[in-house]
Amino acid sequence: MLQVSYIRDNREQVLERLAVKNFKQPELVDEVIGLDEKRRQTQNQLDTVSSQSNAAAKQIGELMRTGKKDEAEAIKANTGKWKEEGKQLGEQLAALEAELQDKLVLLPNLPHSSVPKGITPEENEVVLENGSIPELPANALPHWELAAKYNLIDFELGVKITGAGFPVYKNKGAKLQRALINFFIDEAEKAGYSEVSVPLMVNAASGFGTGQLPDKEGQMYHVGVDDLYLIPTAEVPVTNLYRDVILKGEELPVKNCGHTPCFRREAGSYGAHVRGLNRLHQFDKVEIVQVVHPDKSYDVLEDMSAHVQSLLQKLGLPYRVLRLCGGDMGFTSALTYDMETWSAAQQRWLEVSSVSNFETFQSNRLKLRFRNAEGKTQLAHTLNGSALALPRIVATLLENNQTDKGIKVPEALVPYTKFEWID
RNA sequence: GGAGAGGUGUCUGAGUGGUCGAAAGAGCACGCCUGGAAAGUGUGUAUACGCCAAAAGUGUAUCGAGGGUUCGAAUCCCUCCCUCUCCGCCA
Repeated sequence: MLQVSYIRDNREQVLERLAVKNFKQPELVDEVIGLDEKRRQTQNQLDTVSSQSNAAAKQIGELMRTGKKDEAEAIKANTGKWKEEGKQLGEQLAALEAELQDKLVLLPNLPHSSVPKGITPEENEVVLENGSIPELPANALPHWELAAKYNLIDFELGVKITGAGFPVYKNKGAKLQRALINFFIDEAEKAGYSEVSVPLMVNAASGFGTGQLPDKEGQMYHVGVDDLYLIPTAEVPVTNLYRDVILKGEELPVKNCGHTPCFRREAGSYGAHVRGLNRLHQFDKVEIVQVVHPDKSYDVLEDMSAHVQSLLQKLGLPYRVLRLCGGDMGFTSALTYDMETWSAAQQRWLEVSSVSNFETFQSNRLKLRFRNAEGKTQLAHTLNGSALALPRIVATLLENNQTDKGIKVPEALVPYTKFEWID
């Protein structure tokens, strides 16, 4: 959520930035400014009335105590008017605040100055490519066939017990999951992130804090009886650990990592591109989250990007880094890098990580602040990234490393899998 | 799920209608004291929104949340949420 005071003071810039994100309702900006103006006026009036009636109440108390009942009664006569006025103004103020809030949550985060204009994923900017694209023999198989061939993943069994998009991992397929999770967590800890293990369901306040609600309501599984949401990413519970928190300056940066399953309804996604592990309703992911000083957040974003890349390098996967264009960016992000690995059998890039700086967009909702050098509270910047999401990593590992003898496990992973070949 | 107790500031905890944004203690910050520290001692120590160019200052709101009674609510009433204890169930 953008800060009203910022919008008020930087109207032109806000409009210009929103245009980069291809935002369709620029008129909201002026509506917000107008509502805020009214809101402030109304509060001013209400404060004045409250001030008067507070003073009167105090006076009455004083008079009562000193036994001047008549004078007290005389003042009482005025209070009815203030009370009525105060009530009306209070209702107006509440209505204005609600309306302002409703408009405010519709405004996406402002993109950073380095974000390229554009609408479609084709307009994302390729920042770099790394690693060599493997040449596979003509009889190379896509991962879903490899998974069946080596008895690693049973998609049909998942359909039976739950539904499409909930695969059952078996044998070395299951062990590969655990190995990757442990590898990713260990690497994150080496990079200074401390591990947290968090609830997989969150309340609505948490969903709002990180921006999933009200925007992406339909993408989350909702447990109606208890009004809880299954997390779409560890970002939600981990970042919300710091909701309503004022950190001391020296507590920054906060660096957390955590593994969780992620649940996504992915309503409306069907077709060839979602075969196998390409798009699931439940998958495992290790997430890295940082809460940092605003001056540092863009350096930290580069660090996080580098960390994710180091994982891909250690796994020997060819990858590229994209700087997302305005139109392809998420609602809450100011700058996002996507990491994609090359799926050799499918002959296409698969997104395996997304690293974003949210600046104060989340912290404003979360009320996540720190005490700055002047001792004042200030909104912190939040960032997060996948490091990494498992399914597409598994897909590319299986596809790219397939040989006549079986699938070669990357060296860095062998200490975790305790086997070198899937055969 | 049943019964009971309770939600006050960073923490402990007092406060049952006005002098309460809130005692006291602890913690923390700064100062004095000290060769240095401890002890002692003094001062300060919530957040948000508004007014003000801004600092200073000042107004308003906030004692789990929302509503009500009242000139006036942390305190009385109603609804909801949450926590704890005991019992039941249980990985």
